[in-house]
Amino acid sequence: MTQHRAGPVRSEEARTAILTATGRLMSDRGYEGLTMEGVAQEAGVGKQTIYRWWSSKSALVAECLLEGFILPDHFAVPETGDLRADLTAWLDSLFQLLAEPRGDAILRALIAAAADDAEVGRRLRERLGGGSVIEDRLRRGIDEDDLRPDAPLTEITEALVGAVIIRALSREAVAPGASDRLVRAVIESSEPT
Amino acid sequence: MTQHRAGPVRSEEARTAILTATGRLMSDRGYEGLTMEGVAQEAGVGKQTIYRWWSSKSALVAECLLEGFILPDHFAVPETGDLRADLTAWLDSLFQLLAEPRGDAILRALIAAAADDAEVGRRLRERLGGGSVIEDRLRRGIDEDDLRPDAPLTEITEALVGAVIIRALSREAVAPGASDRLVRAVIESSEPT
Amino acid sequence: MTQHRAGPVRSEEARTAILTATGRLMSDRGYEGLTMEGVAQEAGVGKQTIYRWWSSKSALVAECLLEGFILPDHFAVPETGDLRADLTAWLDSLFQLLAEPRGDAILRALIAAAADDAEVGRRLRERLGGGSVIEDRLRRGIDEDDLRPDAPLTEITEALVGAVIIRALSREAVAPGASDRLVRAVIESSEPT
Amino acid sequence: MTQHRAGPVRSEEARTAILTATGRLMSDRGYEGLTMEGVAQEAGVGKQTIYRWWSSKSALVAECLLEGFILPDHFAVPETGDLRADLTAWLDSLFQLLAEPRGDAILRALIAAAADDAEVGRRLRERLGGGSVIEDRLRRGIDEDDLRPDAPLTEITEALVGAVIIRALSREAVAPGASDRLVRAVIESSEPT
DNA sequence: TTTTAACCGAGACGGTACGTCTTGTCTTATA
DNA sequence: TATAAGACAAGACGTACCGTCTCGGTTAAAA
Repeated sequence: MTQHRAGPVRSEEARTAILTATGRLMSDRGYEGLTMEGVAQEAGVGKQTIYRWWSSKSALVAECLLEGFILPDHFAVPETGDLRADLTAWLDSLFQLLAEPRGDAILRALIAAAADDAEVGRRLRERLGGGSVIEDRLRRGIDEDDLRPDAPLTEITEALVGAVIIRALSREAVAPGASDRLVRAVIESSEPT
Repeated sequence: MTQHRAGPVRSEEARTAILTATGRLMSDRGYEGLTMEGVAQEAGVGKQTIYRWWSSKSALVAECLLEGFILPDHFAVPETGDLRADLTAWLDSLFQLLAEPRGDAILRALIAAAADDAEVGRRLRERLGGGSVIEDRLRRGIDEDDLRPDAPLTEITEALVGAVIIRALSREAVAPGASDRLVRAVIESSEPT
Repeated sequence: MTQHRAGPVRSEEARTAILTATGRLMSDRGYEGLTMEGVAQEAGVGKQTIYRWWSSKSALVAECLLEGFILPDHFAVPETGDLRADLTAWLDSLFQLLAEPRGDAILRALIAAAADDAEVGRRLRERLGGGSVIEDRLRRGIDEDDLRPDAPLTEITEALVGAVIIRALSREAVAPGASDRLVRAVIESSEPT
Repeated sequence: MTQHRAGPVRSEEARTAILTATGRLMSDRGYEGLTMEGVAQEAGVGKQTIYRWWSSKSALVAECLLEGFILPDHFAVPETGDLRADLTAWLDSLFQLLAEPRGDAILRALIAAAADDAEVGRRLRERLGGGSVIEDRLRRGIDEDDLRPDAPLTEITEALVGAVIIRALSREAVAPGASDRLVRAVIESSEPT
């Protein structure tokens, strides 16, 4: 017999409205400028409904990020069989995000969120490649003999992702060919001879 | 701040007290938790004295950073003649900062500050190596034939600094030998054959 | 043939639990501090069950009062044949209520309820004598020649009840003999010569 | 509140604006309906400016009452030499207040405030006669041989004031001649033979 | 020598946002 | 279909800071 309880269930409508509003306000005003009151307003929701399910601003942003309400899903790493090309394409799509009017603001807002909330930090790293997507791609590179088996996957991943973060923080335009040079510098020494 | 006289010239005493208080509160409470009111209190200073000389929290933090009230000066890159060893040592000193109780908090506070203020972003990048110290060292590496003349200095620098940032944001412990692996991965392909 | 209808009927158990809880919370926390959620909790009842039968906090308190869940029933006016003694005894029992630890809180809570709800106001007046118990007793005093037929019953009643209210609001201790002096002052001029 | 300069001394302008707003809102919405947020809005003042100087809603109302921002000053007891006439006139002015559209609301709001704040209770009693104005008038009545020296002043006062409170709470219209009957009933037995 | 102008610590001001609490309505599942 | 449980939108509560503006006092340079 299944244990049941009486009572209403969580409103998916409210949840979605809150995450959507958070995503929009995040890119409009940044992390510091994002207010719970503003989210409640924008979502047409009582503040208590937010606090019932998320304990803090950063928890809200973390889930938002995880569910793809902030960074679009197409930051997946392509897989064409050419490792260098795939990594370069992935970096390019991120650098392009930085070049867009609001793209850099969103990314910096996420960095700020990550800086004061461990959960967001971990999520951001996963989403931007660390620990999962990029590392997986590199692992398959080993399988296909594009990389040597002893390649330092973690360090390569962090070097790539970190470079994106640095660009976001320093607000400097990305020079043409940067993706290519970066991938080559980081990968080449791990390629089979 | 000790009891003293006021006067129509800028009080160095007040300035120092403010920067010191900012540094302390930055590591205690992080960037978001840092308040102008708290700085004024801690420094024994009127709020207007802060606003008279700094336009915002981030301007204050930026100067604090520039003057070495936050990150100690000894993050200079060593120069022993062995490029790899120098870079590894420099990375190690940063990773060690991250391992210290408050070191990671300070660095994350700085990242948050950089994320919402362009000036802090630039300063942080300079201080952590980008654009100056690390790049200069690499350039001297070229002079001494430790690197090929066409080495992508900017990309190498950003990969190195970015990896540190990523570690700070993800709160993951640094594996032994990480500095070495990272330096090798990033440098090797640019070393003369 | 008796008319029947389908479905459950109002739960007397719930009704009683609600009124009991209201009475207890009223004396614990006062009228302002009384919350519908608290009543539901204390009574083990859904909030809707309260709102289904009572339109507001004051309606709930009004019924509570009417049904004797707040002020005990023994505030009836005694009838020994001695009008002055009866009124004095009745006043004394009220002044004694005021002297008890929670008695004054309850009475003030009721006054607050009366102040913002007309229904509670009327009920309180009835219960404390106005319009019924005290006036009835006075009327019988006329019948028994303890009062002149033209005695201003309404005014006498209000003077007596009002004095109790004033004491409750001013939180001043009642001086010994106050009941007696008050009754005498208010009654004497209406006694037969 | 008009646009002006602030400074490190308490702004009389702000204080007055707050008390005025409180008085107006008190009669518009009653004590329960009076909100600190509403007062701040109406007075053109930050909420903190209210909380800096008054600890609670009731403290605010208490001062409002004391300073005559709620009940007008002309509730002084007249003094024509004729005690009965003076008391009757005073009662009439209060009953007339009750008959006015907002008069009863204000008085009930004050009663509610008094019910949950001791300070307001004491102030209200003073203002409506208890302990000072009415009792003083009665004392002068003794001096002028209108009352016997042993007249129970406190009880007479409370009977008179209490009758007004009862009327306010019960929302019943005052019958013509009520003031006169009440004064006579309460006074007569204390008049010299 | 006297202004006078800018500094100082302190802190009140009008505000915004916080996170909690309560209200009264609505929804779900149980009995 | 009445119930207990409880999610919901709304909005008041009292607190913490924001950045601006005086206040009264000090002190160095200009008149």
